[in-house]
Amino acid sequence: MARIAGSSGPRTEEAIRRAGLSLIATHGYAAMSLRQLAAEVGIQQGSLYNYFRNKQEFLFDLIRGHMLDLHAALDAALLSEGSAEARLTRFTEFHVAYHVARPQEVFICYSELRSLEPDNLAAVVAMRRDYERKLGEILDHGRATGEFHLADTRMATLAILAMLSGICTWYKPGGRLTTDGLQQIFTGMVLALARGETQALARGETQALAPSEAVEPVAVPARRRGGLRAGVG
Amino acid sequence: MARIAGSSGPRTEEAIRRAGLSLIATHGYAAMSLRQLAAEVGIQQGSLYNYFRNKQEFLFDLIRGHMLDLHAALDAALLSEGSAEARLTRFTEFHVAYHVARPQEVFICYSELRSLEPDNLAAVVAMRRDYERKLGEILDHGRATGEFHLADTRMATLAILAMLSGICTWYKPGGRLTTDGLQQIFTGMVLALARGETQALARGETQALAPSEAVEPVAVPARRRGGLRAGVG
Amino acid sequence: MARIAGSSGPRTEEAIRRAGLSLIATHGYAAMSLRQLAAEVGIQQGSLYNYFRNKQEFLFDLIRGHMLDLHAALDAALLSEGSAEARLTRFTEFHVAYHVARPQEVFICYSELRSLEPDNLAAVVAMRRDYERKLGEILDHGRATGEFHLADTRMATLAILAMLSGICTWYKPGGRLTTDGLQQIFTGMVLALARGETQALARGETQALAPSEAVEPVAVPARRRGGLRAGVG
Amino acid sequence: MARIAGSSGPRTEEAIRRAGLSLIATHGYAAMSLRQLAAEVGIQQGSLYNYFRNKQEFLFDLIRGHMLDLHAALDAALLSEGSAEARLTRFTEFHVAYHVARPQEVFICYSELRSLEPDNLAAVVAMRRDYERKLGEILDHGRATGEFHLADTRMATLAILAMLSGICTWYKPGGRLTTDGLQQIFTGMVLALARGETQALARGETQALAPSEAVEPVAVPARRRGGLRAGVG
DNA sequence: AATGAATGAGATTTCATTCAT
DNA sequence: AATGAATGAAATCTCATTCAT
Repeated sequence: MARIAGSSGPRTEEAIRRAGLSLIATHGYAAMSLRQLAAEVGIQQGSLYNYFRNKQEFLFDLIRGHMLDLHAALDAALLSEGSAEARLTRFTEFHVAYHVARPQEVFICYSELRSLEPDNLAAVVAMRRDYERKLGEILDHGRATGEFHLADTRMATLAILAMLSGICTWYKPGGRLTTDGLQQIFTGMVLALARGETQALARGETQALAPSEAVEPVAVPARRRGGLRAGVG
Repeated sequence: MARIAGSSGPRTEEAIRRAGLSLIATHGYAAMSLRQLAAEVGIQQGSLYNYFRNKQEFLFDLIRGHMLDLHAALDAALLSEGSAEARLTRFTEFHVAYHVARPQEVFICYSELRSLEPDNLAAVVAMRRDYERKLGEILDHGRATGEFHLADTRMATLAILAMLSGICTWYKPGGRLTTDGLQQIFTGMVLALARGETQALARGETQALAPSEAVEPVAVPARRRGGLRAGVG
Repeated sequence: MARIAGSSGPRTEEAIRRAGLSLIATHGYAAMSLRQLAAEVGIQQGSLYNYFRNKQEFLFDLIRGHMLDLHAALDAALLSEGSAEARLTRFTEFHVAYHVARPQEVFICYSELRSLEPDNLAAVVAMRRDYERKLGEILDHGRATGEFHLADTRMATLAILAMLSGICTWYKPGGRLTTDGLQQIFTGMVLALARGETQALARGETQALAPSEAVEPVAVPARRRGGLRAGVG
Repeated sequence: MARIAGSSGPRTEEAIRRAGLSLIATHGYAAMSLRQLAAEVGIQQGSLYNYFRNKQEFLFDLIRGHMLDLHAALDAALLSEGSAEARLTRFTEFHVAYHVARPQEVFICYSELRSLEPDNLAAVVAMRRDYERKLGEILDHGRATGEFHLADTRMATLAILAMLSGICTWYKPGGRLTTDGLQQIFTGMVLALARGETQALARGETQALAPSEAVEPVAVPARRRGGLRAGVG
């Protein structure tokens, strides 16, 4: 919030990026005003427009930039050889580490997709598909080698990504667990999920599902509550 | 001076609720204007205030109402007795069914927490904690009985909820899978995850983790990209 | 500038129209701010948007409305029968009277065409063409009957309209001349112009043009002045 | 730190003048932004200030410069002796030629007077009065010699100038008519106008005016149209 | 002579909300 | 229960202008 006289160029740019990430992560893109952003950086609102053409472009720059970083980093980290388990472990460790290192960016890349205009959204979604495909390929590989036993690799891909990406919704640095700890725990859960069902099947436990359903099927009841105001006044 | 005349009371109320859910789920609370909402319903902006005191209250009503429904339904569906596996299966089936039945409400309850004012947020978070605790208790129970082998039940709780809640970000009715299908697939993954590590441990496979780390630890590189404007123009 | 509490509806609308006409005529569309307009009317800026969707639409409404009025009035005033001279006289009288009665609107319709967006411009230009055609037809008629002697009726149409429309650039009510007086003077000039050249030709005076050119042809010299700043400091 | 390096001084100056003329003629002074101007020229906004002190001064320079040119050229072209007809012919030929040669400048000098600040306006208006006086003097001279028959030389002055100046609102180089052609046509019309009424009077045709008025006087009806919004939506 | 980054004011437009009818 | 007109604040974005480099 320090106000520095004169031109600063790249320093200002980085300050805007940082402040923007934090504000968007906290309040959301739509709820962040450029007034807030400028105040946070310590410049006038109009000066922001030396760094982007409009608010939408700012968001897109943040997301696109992060996606590019993410892909580059993932490619550098991923094993192209080795067992599927080794590769999945590697993927998970990377993903956890990345989420812990850049929780705001990761969060925004999930939560603000809906704030992107159609063209920008298309560009980002394409990159995301790419990312998902990399995980999907590992799972397929593992199924082929018999390492993994998954009923539906597409669902598993989405489930694993949701599980891992959830981290950035609650992770706070300095918490109970270190990055290492998180990596181990999540790797454990992901591997268990992937090796999955056959272990149970092998032990003949699929029936475990049956009894619960036998009791009575779960039902989602219709809305019963009166109206918007019910129970509020 | 009513134009088409015809006060419709409850019909209007339900129309507002529905339109609001859809608009918030699509654009987000902050990005939804009451002008849009009124237009969607086919009334004037001012008339909305016959149904809520202000925009924030409208959001809170939606979220709170849904949470009450959810809890009531969960309590009705949950087994208080039986094996942990049976109970977890039951929980998962319920959760999946609920997400499939009311994807918008569920999504909003996750994504718009940050739009709630402190007091309202506190109320909702308390309910959510309650929900998490119900899952947590099942996991703890399973660990006590030896059915589940989890390194960290708190993490597992969060991971499972993230995994299941992710459904509402991509689920579209009429897709490839039926509710039943989804329930089976996700129950399989959740159970595998919960039974988890020991299966691997039992087979002496924990080492599977080691080699990958042995190769070289994953690293999250620092941001290298030029700046906001880099590669955009 | 009086501030009236409560809603006024049509009163406000007319006040906006009047204030808008005056401001645009004085400062031009681009230079008129909606802040000024609202202040003049005595309402808040935002309230203006109960009366138009945006500034451009406001301008278009003013111009289009005036054009419609003008055409209706012209059609009511014009003679479809009678000599070309009688009809041209009639046209001129009407045009003068109209310009004297509504100088601001007329002026804006000429001067702010460039401020219209393409679609709006096209609509207005079409109406204007129509107006010009009505005069053109009278001139053609007069040429056919031998009443008028014009080298080029298209040029004459433009010249007469420019001449008459010029009135609204200097006319101030309460000046030296009454509407009647203006009508007589301009009718005289327009008729003289239209009867035109043959009078001169009849008297064999076309040569009058020659001597002047004989002396030496007029030349438009190239810009000689140094630069923007020359002779200013 | 100059990018393409190469200070171009006078070249830049002329480029700014040209771009400014074109932008102001097209969009108007108020609607032209210095950003646009700089972009058109291919320099940064700040660099413009090496060529003028502010936007207003830029406009004044353009207008004043043109007026000085115009006067110098007119004085060089005008006949101080000869018949009034010869002098009026000469004036008209000059005026037409000048408008055809510099339509943008001429147009701006008429249309952007209102954008001048009081002092600047006063200076320009004085020059313009001078110009009008030169035409007025010719007309007076012709009336004295009996060459012209005008009811009101002041009105005639304004009418002729409006007629001639109208040219720059529609003239496009390469159109149907050459400069020569335009000069002849407009000279014809101006002379006819100036010789004017007496020809008709001589033929006893003043009555031509009467019948039309006899039928019924033209009336300018009051505004009837609903309002701003009428017939638009 | 030109740049690039800044300013501070002001532009148009939208917002949630109020209230007499 | 609904309207239509209003408010006052705040939104995004553009403006002319300055100035160190």
